Amino acid sequence: MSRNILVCVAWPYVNSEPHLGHIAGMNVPADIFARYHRMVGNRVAMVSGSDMHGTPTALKAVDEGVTPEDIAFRYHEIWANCMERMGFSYDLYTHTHTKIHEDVAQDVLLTLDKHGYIYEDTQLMPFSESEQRFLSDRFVEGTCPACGFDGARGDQCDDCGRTLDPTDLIDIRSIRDGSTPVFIETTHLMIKLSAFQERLERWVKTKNDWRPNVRNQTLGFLNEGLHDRAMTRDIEWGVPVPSDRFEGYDKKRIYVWFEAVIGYFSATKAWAINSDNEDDWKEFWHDSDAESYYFQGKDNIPFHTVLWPAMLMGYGGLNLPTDVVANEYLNLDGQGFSSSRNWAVWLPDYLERYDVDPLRYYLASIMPETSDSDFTWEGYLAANNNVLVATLGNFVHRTLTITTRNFDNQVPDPGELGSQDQSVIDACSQALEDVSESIESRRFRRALYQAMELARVGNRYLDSEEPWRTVRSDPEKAAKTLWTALNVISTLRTLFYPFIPFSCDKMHDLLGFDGATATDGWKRRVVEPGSPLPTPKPLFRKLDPEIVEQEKERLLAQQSGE
RNA sequence: GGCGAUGUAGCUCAGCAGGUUAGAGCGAGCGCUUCAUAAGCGCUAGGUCACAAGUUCGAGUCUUGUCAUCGCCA
Repeated sequence: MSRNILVCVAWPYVNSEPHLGHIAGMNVPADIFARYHRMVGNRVAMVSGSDMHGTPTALKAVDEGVTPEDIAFRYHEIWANCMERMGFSYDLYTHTHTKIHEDVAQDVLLTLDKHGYIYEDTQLMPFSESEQRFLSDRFVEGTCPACGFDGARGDQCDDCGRTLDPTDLIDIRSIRDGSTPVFIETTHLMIKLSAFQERLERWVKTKNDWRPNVRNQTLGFLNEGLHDRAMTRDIEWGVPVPSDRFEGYDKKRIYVWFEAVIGYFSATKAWAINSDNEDDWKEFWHDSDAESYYFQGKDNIPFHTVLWPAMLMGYGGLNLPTDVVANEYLNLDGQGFSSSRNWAVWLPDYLERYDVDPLRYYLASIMPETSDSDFTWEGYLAANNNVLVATLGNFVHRTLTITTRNFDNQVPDPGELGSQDQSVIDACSQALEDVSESIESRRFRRALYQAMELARVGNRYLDSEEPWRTVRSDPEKAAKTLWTALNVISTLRTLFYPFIPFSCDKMHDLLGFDGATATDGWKRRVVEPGSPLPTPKPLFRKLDPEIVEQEKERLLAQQSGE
């Protein structure tokens, strides 16, 4: 029975190029999950795109003296290009500065309003007279009323950790030009989150398969009680508030926290319009047994487990998240990635010099599923040379080399299998089950390990059967061994496809298969005796250990401004 | 300050309905093999399971407290 699986990936702010920290916990697992489900035969829509209206984007534009559009589109192009080159199999990778997104976001707002969940309220906000604009919390600083620290920001004092409101600050000033802002009363639309408290609690309590930190953090968040929240703000970059319903909002925009998550919905609609049937999105959002998975960073959990579900409940008739798969962070050599300090391995840079699959493999193997993890070039080198090349690549290559040289570039005919051979074939079936179960339960590191285990089984099998010897002493036995080993390759090709698709396409070709791995199903495709085999080529490149030092120097150089 | 997650061999992690000598992969040492990108296979060494107290006949595995890291909230 085919399932409908919606794969939602976090929407990145487009104020910098993508780096490894951005993709390790979100795009990588989402793509593994999506590819697996397509192979199984489920209907998948994987969507995301750039969050164009984030504050960081608008600020960078101010800094550079260009328009927010300039910044947003510049980086969106880079992101979209990197997503494609990484093989992230989006059904649609779009952005939030589109007509359809605007329409859908406004429709969500209007529908929530129609259902009685929107009201107006006023608040005092600091306003810069010199810049003629409102200053958000982070753009004012002053003296903390609690500890007297002079560099406290509008939302928090970095010295004593106390949370602040801009009106609390003594000697408040703009962080941008030092001028003293005035407080002006401003009106905003509020969403009545408090109305969803009980429904959300009941819903979350049914989610026993969520990761502990996702579930517990959500319950904790709900436990504190939901507060209504402003969903418009004083800024001119963003989705406009529908003017035929709300007056006086022409200088205001829908708050990005509210609008960006709607991207999951608008992107699915946009994808459907581009596909054969423009109603296809309904299978994912209306069918009651459709599933939806949201791949996020740990900082984003309540937005996806509370705020977005509340919006969906208020809208009515749309599916709530099946799971919010939140990962922790990836660090770089012990320190957090930092765009501003230029402490990052940038994706466009990486892609100029290295292959995609080793990165996909390494990132999946250290995926920050339960705690922050660390990218190091030593680790990258080891994963490539000692595992991908030595264990997987070597197994494939040695099998194909012996076979093609001794059996006239054809798949040998095994006849009746021996018990050793049969147990290896059984191990293939077992691996398919194990990896499947792990991916289904969103345990990706474990799935990857289980897949690699089959390559180890294959290597041990070859060592014990010694086909390079029996090919002379007992060719019939060698034929059984090698046919079996070829079937292991066929299985590895399937098992690894969600993780390292480019290499699996190579395995597919090396086995002389027609068609494509992606459409062969989640099963061992039997290797047919007598079918031709091309000349084998190594799957992976062994890397020179010197790259470790080179890359470290490169990082330091880039940090000090090249 | 409150909440949550994490803290197990050099590295990445399993183990946690409490029960014999705490496991795997990589790395290290030794040996075997030579089909293979000197890859593979086997063996060995390596751990006060963050720390302290408690429950129990018995605790990485439960309770409490402390510390550290990261995130969230106030």
